[in-house]
Amino acid sequence: MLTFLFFIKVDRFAMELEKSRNLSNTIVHVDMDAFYAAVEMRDNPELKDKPIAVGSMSMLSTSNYHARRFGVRAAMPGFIAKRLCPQLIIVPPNFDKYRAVSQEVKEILADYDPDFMAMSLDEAYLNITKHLEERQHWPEDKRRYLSQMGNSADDDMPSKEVDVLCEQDRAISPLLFEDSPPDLQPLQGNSGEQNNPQILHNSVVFGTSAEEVVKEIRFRIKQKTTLTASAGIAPNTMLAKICSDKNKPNGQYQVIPNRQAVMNFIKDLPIRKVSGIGKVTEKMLKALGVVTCTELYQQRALLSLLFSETSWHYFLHVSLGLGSTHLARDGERKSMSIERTFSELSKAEEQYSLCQELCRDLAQDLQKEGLKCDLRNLVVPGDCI
DNA sequence: GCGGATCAC
DNA sequence: TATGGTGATCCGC
Repeated sequence: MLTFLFFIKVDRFAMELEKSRNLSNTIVHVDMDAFYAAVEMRDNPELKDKPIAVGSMSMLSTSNYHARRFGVRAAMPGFIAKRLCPQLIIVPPNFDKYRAVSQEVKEILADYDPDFMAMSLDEAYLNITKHLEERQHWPEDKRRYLSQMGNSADDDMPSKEVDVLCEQDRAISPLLFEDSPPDLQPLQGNSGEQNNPQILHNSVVFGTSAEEVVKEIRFRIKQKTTLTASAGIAPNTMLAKICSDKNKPNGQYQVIPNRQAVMNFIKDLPIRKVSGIGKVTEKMLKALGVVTCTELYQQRALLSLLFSETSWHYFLHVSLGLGSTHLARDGERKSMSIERTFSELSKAEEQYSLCQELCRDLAQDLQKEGLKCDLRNLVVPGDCI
């Protein structure tokens, strides 16, 4: 009887959520494949066909797919990875280079959503709803791109129209641009086609659907950086993120925007796949017999008793396949911090000087961002240890 | 309001 | 030899 009452409360909320379900946005999650490792392989042919990881003996940031076959994963200590795969090559990270490549990708993304949200150097969310509307009236030429045709299998070329303007040119110039290639621009009109020799290459036209837009984005990323990206398309960020993983690497997946498709997609989905549900929550829910989203929904009344309001509200969102339909504006930084792992055996004096060092470094970081920080005020209290 | 726990990357 | 660093949020006190 008591359970029944809780079902009433929870289900009333679930009905409200259902009423407010919004399927009118098209959210895309773009995720570069094995980003750091891919950049290193691109710039050092020696590394091709070899298992590599980027990081150090104590921590790896990412590994290429070759290395993953040995069980080498991101966030794994390098020395462990070496045991799994003795031939593994560990490359120290070049963050400046990754930032530069990331910038190139971002310039492309901005064409589809000027307010896109970058989550890191290799991941971003886009809301392409507006772009899709405008695109419906675009002439073909505005959706046409030069194709380099350098590499063999391009599995995700636009499904329809692939125009081959000049078949022979393939052999002459496999790469259109050699150094510092300009971003590929859509070919404007057809006036220049006779004059401009570049236009004698193959061209590709992308359609007007969301899938075609995302193929176009991935195509342009590949052309500009020689790197592949995967992407997910869905009516909200939660689903888009999961989708981008589905056909990784170099693939994409869409959950079409109707309720049944969403529920189908969610049905057997392990809750751990959902961003926001980590190791600890997974374990807690597993102890309650909850592994999939369906089970998460079935246990909704119990969860409303065991968890905080924000938590069970969140769980209910997840189990109904709901998520953000707009991208939160990238606000200002709220905090700046510094931390370092040190051995347990450090003496008190060592800890004290470490503390001072941390303060100095943090002060420097603050100044770098132009934030006020008076170094003279940086006094570490003696009893801070 | 603060510190611990959790999470993502 | 060796298991990171940063920012954000939530929750219980």
